[in-house]
Amino acid sequence: MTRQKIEIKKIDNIAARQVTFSKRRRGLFKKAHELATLCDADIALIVFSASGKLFDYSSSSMLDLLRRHNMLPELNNISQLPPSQLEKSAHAKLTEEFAAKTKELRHMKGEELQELGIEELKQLEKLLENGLNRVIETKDEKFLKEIGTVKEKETLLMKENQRLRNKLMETLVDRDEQEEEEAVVVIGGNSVGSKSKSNTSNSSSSQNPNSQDYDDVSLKLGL
Amino acid sequence: MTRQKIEIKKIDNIAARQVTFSKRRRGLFKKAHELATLCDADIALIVFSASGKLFDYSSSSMLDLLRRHNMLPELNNISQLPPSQLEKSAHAKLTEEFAAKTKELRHMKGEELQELGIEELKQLEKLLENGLNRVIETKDEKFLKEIGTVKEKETLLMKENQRLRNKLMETLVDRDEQEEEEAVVVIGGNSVGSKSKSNTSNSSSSQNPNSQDYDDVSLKLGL
DNA sequence: AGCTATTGATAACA
DNA sequence: TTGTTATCAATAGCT
Repeated sequence: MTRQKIEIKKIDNIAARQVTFSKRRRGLFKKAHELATLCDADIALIVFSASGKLFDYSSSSMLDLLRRHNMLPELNNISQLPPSQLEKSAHAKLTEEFAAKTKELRHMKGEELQELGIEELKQLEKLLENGLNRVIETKDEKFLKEIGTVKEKETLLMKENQRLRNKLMETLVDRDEQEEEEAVVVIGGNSVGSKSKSNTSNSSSSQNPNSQDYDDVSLKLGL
Repeated sequence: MTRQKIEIKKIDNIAARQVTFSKRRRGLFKKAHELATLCDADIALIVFSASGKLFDYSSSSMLDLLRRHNMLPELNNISQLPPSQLEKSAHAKLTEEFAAKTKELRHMKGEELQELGIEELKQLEKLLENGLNRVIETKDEKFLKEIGTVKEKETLLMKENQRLRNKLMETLVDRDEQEEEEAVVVIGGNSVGSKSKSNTSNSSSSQNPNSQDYDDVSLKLGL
């Protein structure tokens, strides 16, 4: 909405997404508060970030609002299945593991590090170095592969160009021999696009099944 | 906020208040939806107009959000929603998120990187660099803190040592005065550990309640 | 409900 | 993360 209008869909870049989340969240809460104040409305707003962090606002008692809300919308028909204890424990277990993984991820992203001891920090550092090195390696491999592919295409293109040039020369020579008396005219005219006479002998370029690809070579490296 | 800036307080004029409510309510819901979409956040928004009319929005299941919310903030004696169908869907969702987190963790550890593209690898690299830098920072802070603590203890130890040395000198002088004729023997023997005679007057070292700690000073820095 | 003049929010960048 | 700025979006006051 500013330097450039954006499409309303999930932001791919993680850092940008976090920044946008912070800024827009503030804006949203401000708007909610303004509406509640200006128009004497009761408002409850709950926001969970993608990472699971909670933010909320309510103009009066959140509980009152939720209770009032429960009166009207869905609900009620849900509370009738006897969930087995096993299910509960499985769910609890999963929740626990999920929390553990979430915390580990946060640590790897450099958050909440104060709770770690020096020994843990050292291990974490090593882990991160390893991961970083592997990522860099993999990235470089992909770069090289991409470059290799491009160079291959380049080589093929050069060969094909040479072949075409040779063919063209031959063609021109042939035609000169056949039409010697018109030499001046031909040389002065378009020496490449003179279709009517050269096309028949020039059909070899489409004999190569890959010739179509050459027009499509784009040197995009993801840069 | 247009023809003229307004103060954020209850609008007196009833008609104007209703109009503003309608307009701003739409804007608020739109913003909420945009935030949920752009940043992959879960949002629940409940609005009661002054006249009691309900409007609500939630990016996913309102019940799920409310339950998650219940986990964290104040209490919820409102509804003892016995887990049920929603529990199942919640479980499925959790499983899904768990898988996603697991994969993200693996990527950060440098595993299964082949499935990532160059752009993703670059973002991952940046993420890892950030995390690594923060870890190193935190670790160094802890090192410095530890070193500070150790230096403090060192200072105390040196003071205590000096005190002991002085005390010892005094004691030796006293004894020398009392046993002048044995002076040669004492000086030639163990001047510190001569328990039988010096212990009685040397009990001052245990008068210091902290003296015990000094023996326990270990300079372990986690290295 | 529409219509603008203004203020507000914010995407990209530093 | 926090701030700045160029632009786009929301909306107050009227009709």
